[in-house]
Amino acid sequence: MATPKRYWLVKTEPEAYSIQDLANEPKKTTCWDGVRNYQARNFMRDDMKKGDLVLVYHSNANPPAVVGIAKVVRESYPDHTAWDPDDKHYDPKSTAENPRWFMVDLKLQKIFKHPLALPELRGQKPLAEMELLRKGSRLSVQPVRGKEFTCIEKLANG
DNA sequence: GCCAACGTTGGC
DNA sequence: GCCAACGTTGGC
Repeated sequence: MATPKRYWLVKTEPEAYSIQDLANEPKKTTCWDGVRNYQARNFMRDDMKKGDLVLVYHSNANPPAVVGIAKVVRESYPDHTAWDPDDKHYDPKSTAENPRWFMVDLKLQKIFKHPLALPELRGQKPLAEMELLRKGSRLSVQPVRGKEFTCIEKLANG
């Protein structure tokens, strides 16, 4: 039995790394490095599986919006940027013997023609319990329910 | 730029 | 283990 596909959402600040940057990568694929939150890490390390689909969200943007879909193409492995003293996300407590932070590889699937801005998502019944829309939610890697993913796909297709 | 909501750190 | 102080996130 194949395990059912799961759905996720990852946040990125477009000024730092946008979905267009992902589109410009060789093979439209990148390692999702720099996550330094334990809950988010656990999702990536333990639960994100090859083939899972991932909504890409632009935070701190005008407007903040879900902008496309990516796919997990490599499951978790240590985030080497934690070992680089010159990296913004350097963490001396993470070592090669005992890595603290992990990442997955994501490949771009689709950029929405019309980004789905936050106000458009609020008020959608199927999204009532969505983590992204919860007040005060800061989780940068979060699970998405099947019905939520479907709803967003529908909205994106007009 | 403001600030509320969070997560982490560290003294005790 | 508590919790105040601090740093960060992220919408507005």
